[in-house]
Amino acid sequence: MSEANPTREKILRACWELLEGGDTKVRMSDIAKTAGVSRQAVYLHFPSRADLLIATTRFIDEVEKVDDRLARSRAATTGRERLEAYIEAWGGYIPRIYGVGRAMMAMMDGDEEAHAAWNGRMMAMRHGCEAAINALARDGDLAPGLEPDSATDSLWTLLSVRNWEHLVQERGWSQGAYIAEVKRIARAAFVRP
Amino acid sequence: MSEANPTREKILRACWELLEGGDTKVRMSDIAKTAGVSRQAVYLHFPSRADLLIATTRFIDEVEKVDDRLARSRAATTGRERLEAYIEAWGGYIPRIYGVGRAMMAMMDGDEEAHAAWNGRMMAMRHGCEAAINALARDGDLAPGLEPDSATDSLWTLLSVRNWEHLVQERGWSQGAYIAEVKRIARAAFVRP
DNA sequence: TGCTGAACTTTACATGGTGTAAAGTTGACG
DNA sequence: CGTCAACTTTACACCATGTAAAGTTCAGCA
Repeated sequence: MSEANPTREKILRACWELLEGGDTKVRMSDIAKTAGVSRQAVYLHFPSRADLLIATTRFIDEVEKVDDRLARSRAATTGRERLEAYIEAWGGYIPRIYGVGRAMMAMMDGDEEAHAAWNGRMMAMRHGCEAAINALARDGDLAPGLEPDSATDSLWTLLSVRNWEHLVQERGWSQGAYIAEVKRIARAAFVRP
Repeated sequence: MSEANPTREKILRACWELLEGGDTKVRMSDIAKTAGVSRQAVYLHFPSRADLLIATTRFIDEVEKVDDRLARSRAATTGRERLEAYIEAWGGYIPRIYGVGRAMMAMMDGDEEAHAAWNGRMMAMRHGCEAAINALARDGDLAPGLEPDSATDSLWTLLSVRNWEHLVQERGWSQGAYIAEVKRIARAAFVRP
């Protein structure tokens, strides 16, 4: 778990819990109260709200083992398999980080640090898209006329947290329906028929 | 133009101009200064920042004649034509409202009024998607196995402002490349081959 | 026993933006 | 000359973030 510090971990868990709960307005004092510490104690461990949020995403990554999830898609042999496995892995991870992600995205205008941290995560996700597209291209299974680079951007956009939010949160789709539809669109748009 | 009140219009134009400029942090005082009035005068015309933003989107709709733009897609005879025309019309309108839309989206957590207003606009956009999907279904050109309702949600998600933002703002795509790619994906995903 | 240092609490305050309140100014129009 | 509306000026309440510093608690140790 790598969290040697119990108070620090209590704060991270409180932050996670509150943001996961869908509360849109989570203040530092709310987090402190939930963690059972004073508001100032939070600042003893995290210099700013942005830092706390960033640390919370890292904490979630560790607890939820994001690397293990994504590693499975790398094991796929064909490009087609890899694409589907990646959509399952990443699409299945979105609900885990959505709460904190939402708070970070809301913070992006105004906090450069939060902006950079979230963008970094999204660029990492783009690498996964790139690998899937390249695997397709290697197999000769990339849809005709597509450039790997722009196809990567397209797939990356298709897999965005905002699109998950649109379908699952706003339109009430089930997670399964979301995954199935994203796979269907990706197949139709990027894989040679 | 329907703006009989010159001061009110000066404020709306100032708000539009500043938000269009890409400034992420536009304060009421900035808008007042640009409009050449006192900060309090803004509150004389708009009860809150949210109201001003909402009024600004309506003002832009009028000036940019959003209805005329979208009406053209309704004139299409076949479903396929209608889908493409709608993508062109709406996709071409996104850059016009992006500045204000961004500010409104940033305000959605926290301001119920802004949330409802923006959602209303997006639901109106969804109606256009629905009409295009229904026209396809009527022609027997909807891809096999698709329900009109979920296809509408999918198309609506594909056409979201966030996706435009991803490709055009973050990845640097040209407006033309964006339109072409969205058409391509929509064709591949929703139209019978 | 008593000292020390680390972690945490308590209290207080600076900052920055929104929104409210009310008195003062200006100018058109009767 | 008076009045009304639109606008300005000044002042302040509110709320969340973040800073600062003094006080408390307790474990470890001579």
